[in-house]
Amino acid sequence: MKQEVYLIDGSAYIYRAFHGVKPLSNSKGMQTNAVFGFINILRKLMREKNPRYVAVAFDSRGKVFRHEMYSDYKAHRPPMPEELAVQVPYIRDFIASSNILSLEEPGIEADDLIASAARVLSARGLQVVIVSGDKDLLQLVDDSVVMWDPMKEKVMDTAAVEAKYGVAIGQLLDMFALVGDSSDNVPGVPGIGPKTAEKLIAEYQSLENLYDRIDTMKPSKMKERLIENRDSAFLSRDLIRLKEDAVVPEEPELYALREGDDAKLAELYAELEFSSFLKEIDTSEKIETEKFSSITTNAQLEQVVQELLGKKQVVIDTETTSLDARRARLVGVSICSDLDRAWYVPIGHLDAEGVRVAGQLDEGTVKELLAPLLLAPGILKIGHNLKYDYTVLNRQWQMNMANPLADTMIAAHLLEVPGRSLKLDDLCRDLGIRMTTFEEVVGQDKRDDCFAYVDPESACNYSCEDVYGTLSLWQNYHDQLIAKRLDHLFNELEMPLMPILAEMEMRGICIDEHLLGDLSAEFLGKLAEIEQRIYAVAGQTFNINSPRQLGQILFEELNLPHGRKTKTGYSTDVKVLEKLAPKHELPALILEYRTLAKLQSTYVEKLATFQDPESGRIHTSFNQAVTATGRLSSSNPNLQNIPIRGEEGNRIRQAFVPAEGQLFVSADYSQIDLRVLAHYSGDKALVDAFRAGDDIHTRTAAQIFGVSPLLVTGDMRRVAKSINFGIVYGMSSFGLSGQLGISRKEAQSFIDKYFTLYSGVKQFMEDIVVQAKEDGFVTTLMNRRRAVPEINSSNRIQREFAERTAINTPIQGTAADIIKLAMLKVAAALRDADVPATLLLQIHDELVFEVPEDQVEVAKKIIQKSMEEAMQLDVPLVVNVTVGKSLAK
DNA sequence: GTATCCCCGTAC
DNA sequence: GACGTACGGGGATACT
Repeated sequence: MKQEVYLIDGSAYIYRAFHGVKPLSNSKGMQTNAVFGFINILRKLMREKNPRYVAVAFDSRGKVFRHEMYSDYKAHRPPMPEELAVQVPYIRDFIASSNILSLEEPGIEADDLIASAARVLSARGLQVVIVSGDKDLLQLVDDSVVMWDPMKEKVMDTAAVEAKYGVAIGQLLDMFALVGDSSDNVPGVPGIGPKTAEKLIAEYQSLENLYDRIDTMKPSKMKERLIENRDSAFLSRDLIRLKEDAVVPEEPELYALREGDDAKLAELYAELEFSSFLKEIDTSEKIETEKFSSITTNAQLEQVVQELLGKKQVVIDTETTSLDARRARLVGVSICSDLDRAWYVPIGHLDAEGVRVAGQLDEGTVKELLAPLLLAPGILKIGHNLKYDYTVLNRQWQMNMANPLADTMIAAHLLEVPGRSLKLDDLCRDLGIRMTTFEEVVGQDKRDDCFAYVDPESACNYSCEDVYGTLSLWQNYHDQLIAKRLDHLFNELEMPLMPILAEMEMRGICIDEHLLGDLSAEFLGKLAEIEQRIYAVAGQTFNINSPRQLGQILFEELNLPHGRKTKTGYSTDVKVLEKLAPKHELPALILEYRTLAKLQSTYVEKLATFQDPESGRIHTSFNQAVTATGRLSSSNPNLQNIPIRGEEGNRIRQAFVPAEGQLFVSADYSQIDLRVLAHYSGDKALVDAFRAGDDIHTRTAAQIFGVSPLLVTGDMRRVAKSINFGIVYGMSSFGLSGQLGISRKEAQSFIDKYFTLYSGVKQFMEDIVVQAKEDGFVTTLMNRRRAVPEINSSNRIQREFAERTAINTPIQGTAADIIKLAMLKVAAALRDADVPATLLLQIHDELVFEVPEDQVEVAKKIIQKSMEEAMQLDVPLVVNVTVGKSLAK
């Protein structure tokens, strides 16, 4: 293997960091985002590539030699913005303090310095990696030069370049010359784009050839353009061609990366207030690889397992051939119990020919030997994203890891701020642990099952690092969970739930693809018909899916009154269109089209693509570490937002069917959010309503309108329902007026009336906001917490948003706690009663089961009872149960 | 051309 | 700005 040298396009990344990183400044008010972004790019390089030779090239200030060739070169470029210019010295300081070679020369651009360095270094036998995203540098790619863009994580070698541009590497320059470059103001041949240029160069091979034979070309506009712009084409090529004879250091050792000056870097980070970087200086420990060993004989494994059986916890990580746990085959397993030793058991490594590598343990034997460990009820099984490993072991070994379990990803989700990356490497970095990345270990291999081809030694190091890192995290989180009194939530709710979610995912749900096929044909027919009518009414064709084009037609051509505006133009959402519907035929048609198109693209067409060929069923992912409130989320596909309203929604639900001989049993909590609110607020009127078992919306309506419940009309109930929902979300009069299509004043009077009647609710809302301002977080009944730092913000919009969050999260989050608890209780009760009902879906306040027909009655009772008794509130929890041959009503 | 933002709409 | 939590399709935009 040749030594690699990384040549970084410094100037380009300064701009990219400036534009790509959100505004950031230190307390002195200096913008720091470009420095931050730039340092991050360098750190990513260091982390992922661990380079030995590095240099960063910068553009020279002022005019460069290309201006002499072409005075308009880069003429459209505005000067560097002041906010960026002040950051550049800090970037240079960072490079200097890090002891990275910096390349710079008056009159020469960064690209040319890179070209020159690439030439001398590849001549010295080094493999050159250009770190850039600029296509102009691709002309340098050859057998010993590749390009890598850390933002795109893609390596461009000659094959990749030729595949992307459709011409040989040597022809790239000629092709670019024809296209030109608007950002550098390189003219090219006007009217020739990448596609045309590709065709021309593929046909004529070079610019010279093209112009030599231009007379043979058929007359066309393109030919005229080519002839007219002959000089421009050749000038463009000269402009784009990089200078390879600039003066750069030739001795590779001058590019060697030396230890950075931590003192200077610390000073720099302190001034810029990059506390996370500051923290890492000198604390970043490389894991000592001598702690890691591969297990290559049964006796060794037996001995290790024997030792671990005496411990109270073990960390496990599986290495497999796929990110999809249901398809994954095992390649190896790593285990550890403390930070002194970690072991890797290679099982399914293959050589380049796809032949199983010698010296690995037999999978059946590994399974037998590990079983006592993984099934031990007295040993805590720790992992990161443990549901994945649980599923793999279930599928491959028909073995279910036994409680107690601990997932560091879920722990992180409970403890860290919302939106934080929960990837193992990212979390470990905070502890100062540097991990080998997946890319580093698999290299350029892009195959799905690439890990199988990693040599067992590298895999051992990588996998052992993972269990080592996971254990480090756990030691940290374990204490934090206790300190924040989140250990009960974690140990008694979230972790026991994990295997249930894994079972739900593995079980999947059956769809009738023929029904979906019929539906698709029908919807497509209707859509085509509505589309034609829309074009007829509009008097032109346009893209109906484009809010912009639609807005143009509705509000500028038809001059219909526009409603609110969005950042990019007129709003064309359902509220606006409904208002216009009486005035014109078009908005009504658009509404019809939108509904159908949404259902068609998101559900009818999409669902069938998720059908597993093996099971014929759809296997969603239930994500336990995503939402800010503690709800689950569902993806690939999302089965928590299957349409339910309207005839079409029902048709889609009909396509979800139980297995042969079984029925769906669906159980949903009635008004769980409002019941939680009643409990929290202790509001007398609300509590009484639920204790009396009244229809809550009707009762609210009766009170607001001051009539007997018997005299409540549909409209009155609708108003009350909107208010009840709005309360839970912290709605304003503005929101309610929009929802109900009434004036703000009317809406406000409804809200006032509501709060007079339900003063306890008002009090609760005020109290929770005060509490949140004090604590900086809010909690649910099971003590799940969510930080709301913006609640003390001086920005009113941010603060009000945080206030609504503070009101909504305890309610939504407690409802999530309750149904999660119910899932545990239902599963246990069904198991105890030996009723073979399986949970398929959780949709926030609803559980859907698949039950053999003859067991439906007993299952119904158990499900309802378990759910209603899941948690004891001051008001009863009520569950409605329905049975069906599909999810349709 | 590709990644990302924005709008929109489905669910609870 | 205006009602909370999600996921995802598709167009427009931004960057190359």
